[in-house]
Amino acid sequence: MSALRPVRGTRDFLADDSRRRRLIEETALAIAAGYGYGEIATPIFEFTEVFARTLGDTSDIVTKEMYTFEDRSGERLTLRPENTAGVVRALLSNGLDQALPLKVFYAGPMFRYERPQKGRLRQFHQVGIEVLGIADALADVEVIAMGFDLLAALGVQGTVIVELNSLGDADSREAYRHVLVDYLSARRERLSADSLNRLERNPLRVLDSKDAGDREVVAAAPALGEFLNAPSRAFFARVCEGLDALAIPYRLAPRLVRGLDYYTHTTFEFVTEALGAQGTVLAGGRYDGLVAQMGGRPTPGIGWAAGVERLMMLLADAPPPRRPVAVIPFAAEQGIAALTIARRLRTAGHVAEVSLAGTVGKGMKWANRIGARAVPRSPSPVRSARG
RNA sequence: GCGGGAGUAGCUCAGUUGGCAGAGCACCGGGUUGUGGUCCCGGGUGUCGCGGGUUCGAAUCCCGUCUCUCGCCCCA
Repeated sequence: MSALRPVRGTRDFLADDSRRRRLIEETALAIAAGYGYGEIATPIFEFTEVFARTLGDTSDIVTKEMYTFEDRSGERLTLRPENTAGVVRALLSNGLDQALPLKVFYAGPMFRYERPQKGRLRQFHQVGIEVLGIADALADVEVIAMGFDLLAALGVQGTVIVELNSLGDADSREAYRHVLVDYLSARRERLSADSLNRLERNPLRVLDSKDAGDREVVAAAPALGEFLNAPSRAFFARVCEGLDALAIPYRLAPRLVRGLDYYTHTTFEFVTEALGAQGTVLAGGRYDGLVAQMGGRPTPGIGWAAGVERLMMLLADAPPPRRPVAVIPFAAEQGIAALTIARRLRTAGHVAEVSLAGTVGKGMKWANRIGARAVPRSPSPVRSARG
């Protein structure tokens, strides 16, 4: 019994689910292609190092959520928990840093050992984009616009709002981090256990705490925005100006910080109320420090990833399959003829299904059930089956 | 990883103080309808999530466990 059900946190995509997933992936691919992005498919597993080095030794993903194993030759491998590290690794592996900028789209499964919840699976799917080699804020604007275009194309942008913030450049972020740590350390006794832990590992994330006591402390904390240096402010202003010009609505979210260490400057989340606690549907930001951290020449980057299962839940209806023409043999010996007719119909661009077993009466019932548009029969060639 | 809620037929769900496991839909078989949607007849299709315990007797009470789910955490 236990072997006959899916592993915790995994699920099957039946026909309906698969049409939803393909709609999302194909829509995302089409939009990315419209912006001139090519598709990249990196391996589903990489050396553990690829993720451990890039995601930061203190991130939850690295410390407790990775599916890591040793293969038969003793290599330490990890199922990808996200795809940015893989893209950057591919950039370096293939010498693509000689041909910047690189603009890519990807889609595929990711794996994280988390406690499953609606919209949070252990094998889940993402579509995403990355732009490497562009330091200008124009790239940030374009990338956010693409996210907006995707949600609009899926018809769900009405339920989603863009939250936007800037972490500033590395200097600004570092300067603020010191100030924040000092401030929080002086108020340790008022922080939750979770936030004390964050204070050690990733202090900026305390800003995002949902604990009421933490929020009081955070409300009076020095603001990140005030510690941005002049270039960082100018950069963020340019992003906002661009979004305004493109009429992309957003909301400034001064407390929005991302969990992964490599983010700089722009950070954003497309959030919905409709999915409860797992309401972030698409998120990303700029990661100018990442390529260098992986051992390449310093190269700016920005991108986002969207959760396919979460988008699927926002989609009102699964796109219907094309209505078929049902071909029903009049008698057993006409079966081959039915297959032949069906092939001709397909050549002519129809979806055609043959009743492969059973009586004519059963075949007609089947034709109704599958919503057939017409049923070829003799003596007349076709006759409407329903609508 | 932490705290709550829930698991009964393929689906949605009833099941009283512990006393023969049920309904609707779906499905299967047969018939009717000019070879079709309607209709009629017949069929319950089940490890009551799983494993223990209490009891003459457990879907029901107790313990454990698994899964889903809500929140936290984390994040897409």
